Amino acid sequence: MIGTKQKILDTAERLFALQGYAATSMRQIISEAGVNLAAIHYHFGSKEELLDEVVLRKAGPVNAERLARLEAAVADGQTPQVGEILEAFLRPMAASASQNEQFVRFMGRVYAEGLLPHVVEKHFQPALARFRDGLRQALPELPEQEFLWRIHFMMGALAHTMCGAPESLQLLGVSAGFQDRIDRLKRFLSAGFRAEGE
Amino acid sequence: MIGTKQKILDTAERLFALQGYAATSMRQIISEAGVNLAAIHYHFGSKEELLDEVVLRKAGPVNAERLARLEAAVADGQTPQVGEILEAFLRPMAASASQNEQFVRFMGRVYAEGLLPHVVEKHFQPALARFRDGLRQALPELPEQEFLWRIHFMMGALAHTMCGAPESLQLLGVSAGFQDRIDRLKRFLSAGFRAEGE
DNA sequence: GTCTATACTGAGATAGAC
DNA sequence: GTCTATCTCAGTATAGAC
Repeated sequence: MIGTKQKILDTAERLFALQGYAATSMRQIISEAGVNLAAIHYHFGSKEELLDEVVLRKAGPVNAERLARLEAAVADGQTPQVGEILEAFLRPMAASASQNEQFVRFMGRVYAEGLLPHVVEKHFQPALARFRDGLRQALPELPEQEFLWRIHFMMGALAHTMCGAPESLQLLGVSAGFQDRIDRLKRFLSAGFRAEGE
Repeated sequence: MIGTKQKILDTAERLFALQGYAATSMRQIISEAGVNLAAIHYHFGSKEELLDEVVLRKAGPVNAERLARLEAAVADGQTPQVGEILEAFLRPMAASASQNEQFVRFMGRVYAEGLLPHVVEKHFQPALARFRDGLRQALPELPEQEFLWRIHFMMGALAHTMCGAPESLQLLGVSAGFQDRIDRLKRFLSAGFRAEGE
C-alpha cells in the first residue's frame, strides 16, 4: 500500500510538470491524490515546502551524476578542457529529460522564474559552485568578473533552453530532443567562455 | 489633475518593479494610488491587462530605438557584423536601465518567467523577429536549426542578465552597471554565435 | 502519529446603484 | 466613471477523531 506522503509527492510532481507551480492548487493535488487537504500541511508544512521535496527527488540524482562526472574530468591531473566541464554539467540533465521531459522543463522554469529563490538556492547552487571551480581551472586567464558573468549568462541560457517546448519555439524536426539541444548549447557556450575577456 | 487611469499605471509600474507581478495585489495598487478597486477592472479589464499596458509604456520606446539602430546597421549595403547587430539589440535596454534599473529587471523577469506568455509574445517577439533577420544576414552560413537555437540561448542569457541585482549575484564593484553587463554579454554572445555550427 | 472537517484571511473578479 | 457589496477560490491554520 502506497502511503499518503508518496501519493502527494507523485501527484504534485505530475501536476507541477504539466501546469506549473502557481497554476496547480493544493486542492487539485489532494483531489487527484485522494487525500485530505490538511495532509499536505501535516507532511510538508506548506505548498512551497512540498515543491522543495518534489524538486529534491528529481534534482538530487542529477546533481550527484554531475559531481561524479566533474570529478572524473578534473582529477586526471591535467588542465581540463572547457568542453569537458560543460559536458559534465549539462549531460546529466539531458539524461534525466529522456525519462521525464516534462519535469525537466518544469525545473528550468523554477530556475528561470527566480521566484522560490530558497528552492533554487538549495538545489542548484551547491552543484553549480563545484562546477564553477572546475571551469575556473579550464579558464585560468579570464578576469574574475568576466568569468562570473559568463557563468551567469550560461545559467540563463541553460534554464531558458530547458523550459521551452519545441512547438513553442518553432524548432521542429529531429533536432527537438534534449540530447540535441545540449549539443548545440555546448558549442555555443564553449565559444562564449573561450572568447577574449575584458 | 492626473486621471485615475494614469495614477493606476504609475503606481502599478512602481510596485511591479519593486515586488514583482504576483507579489503585488490589486488592493495594494488601488490603496497607494488612492482609487477604487473596481477602477482597475473598469480601465483595464484584469490584472494581466494592466501589466500589459505597463509593459507597453516602457518596452515601446526601447523597441523603437532597437529597430532604428538595426536599420542603420543593416542598410549600409555591406554584410553586417554580428557585433553590430547585437549592439543594436542590446544597447537600448542598457540606456533604459540607466533611467529605471528596477523596471528593466522586472521586464527581464517577465520574459524569463514565461508566465504571461501573451504579454511576452506581444511586446518582445515583433522586435526580436526583425533582429533575427538582421543577424541572419551576418551569419549566412550557419545551419538554420543551429541559428534558431542560438537565438534562443541568447534570449535566455539576456533575460537572466537583466533580472539579476548585482548583490544577489555576488558580482560587486564597478562592474555592476547595466552598460558593463551588456558589454560583457555582447562579447560572450558574439563568440557563441560565430562558433562552428553543427 | 495520522488524518479529517471546518474555518480564516486575502486574492481577483463582477453586478448593479449612483 | 465611480463605488459598494459580494462571489469564488486560493493557501493556511486548528481542533479533534482514530
